[in-house]
Amino acid sequence: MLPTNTAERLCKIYGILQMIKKDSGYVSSKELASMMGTTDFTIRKDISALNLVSFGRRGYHIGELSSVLGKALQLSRPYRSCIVGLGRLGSALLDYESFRGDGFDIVAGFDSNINKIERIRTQIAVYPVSELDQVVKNKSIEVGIIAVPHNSAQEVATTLVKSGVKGILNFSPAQIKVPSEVVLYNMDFTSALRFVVSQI
Amino acid sequence: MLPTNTAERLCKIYGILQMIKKDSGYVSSKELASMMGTTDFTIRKDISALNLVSFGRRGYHIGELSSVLGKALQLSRPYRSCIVGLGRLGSALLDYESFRGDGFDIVAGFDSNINKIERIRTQIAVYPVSELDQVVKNKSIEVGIIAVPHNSAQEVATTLVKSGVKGILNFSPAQIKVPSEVVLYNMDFTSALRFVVSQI
DNA sequence: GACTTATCGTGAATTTATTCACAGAAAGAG
DNA sequence: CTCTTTCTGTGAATAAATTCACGATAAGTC
Repeated sequence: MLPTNTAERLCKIYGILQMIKKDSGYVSSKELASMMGTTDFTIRKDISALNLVSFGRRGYHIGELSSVLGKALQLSRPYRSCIVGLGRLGSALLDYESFRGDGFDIVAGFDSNINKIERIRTQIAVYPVSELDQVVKNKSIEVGIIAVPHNSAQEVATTLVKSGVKGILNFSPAQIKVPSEVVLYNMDFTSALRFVVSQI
Repeated sequence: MLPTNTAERLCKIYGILQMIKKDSGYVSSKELASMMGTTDFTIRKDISALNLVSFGRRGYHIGELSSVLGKALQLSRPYRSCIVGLGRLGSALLDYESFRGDGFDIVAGFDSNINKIERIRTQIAVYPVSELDQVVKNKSIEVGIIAVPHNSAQEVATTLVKSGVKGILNFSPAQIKVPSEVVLYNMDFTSALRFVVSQI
């Protein structure tokens, strides 16, 4: 398996490639590095972990690198995802343009507040959170995005895991626990802001 | 200065302490570890970087640890912050409860769309983005939160830096560049989702 | 007060990540 | 076709982070 930091950077690279795809056909490690705020040898080292066959001309062929990365990171097919918690943040995520057409199928939203569900205007099907388990199973949802308040985050996570979700992106400030075979990534805004301040 | 990873974990610890403050007066490295998904010795090592004078009874005194952390991470005073871009995400952040009363003063919001500014219902003062420079200076804002689309992120960042902001939390998927004395932290949702999937 | 238990602090060992330096490969120029 | 330039790929060197092992310290118990 890819080293954690390498995998994280490769995801960024993949994102950049998607954005510049229209531009000229090649990109160098130096260009990527400057776009990402790292160094060229870090990029090369990371990419070398993919044992990409192509080599030394005017950099990496964007299409080729993109497809190799897609395979290595398992991004070549869309993943069925759902968002739990349709408060301000959750509904913002529901319609987040960057997800759409970018390899992620947000196929459902959930909220505990029935009234809220009726009010929401979106293309995506929304359900009461009581149907979470059932809908996740029926739609074979693989990734859950948690955007509920911190006091119900663990409960939601537990249900998601039981229903067969394989990865969770947690936007709540709660520190949730999942079995080791489930991938968990935390995006805690408050913690991030604190980190920024601590480094000032 | 604290090692990066240590600082990041200490921020998490600080957050946890704020949440459990009401509970019993002590917390052990093992308890913290299990709440954060690390090990007890990592916690102890991290905390040892603070050269905390207290030691070995029933764990750390929550109040004491919290105050030492607050000092070390510079979190003991509130930081004046602003949010640029009041789309769905930006306005969600404007009213994010966790920021409020948690050491962050969101004192202004900005958007390029005048109509949107008039529509927004919030306690916080909102301005057209053309006044960004002026307002940041006048209100001595120290931290900028970027929630604009990726094609204007760099421009906003440049203005923020010019106006004297010392830290930036970037929610746009753009890879922005700032001078090395300015702290930058990226929260790229798409990249995070990709990372989750890549680890599945 | 002695014994037991729980916990910390930290130097040393290990693992992981980053950085460097340079050989080798292609493209462009003349 | 040869020279020059620009890149890549990667082994070796450094640096950083994590893990381990264990002595030491307090609190609780009897």
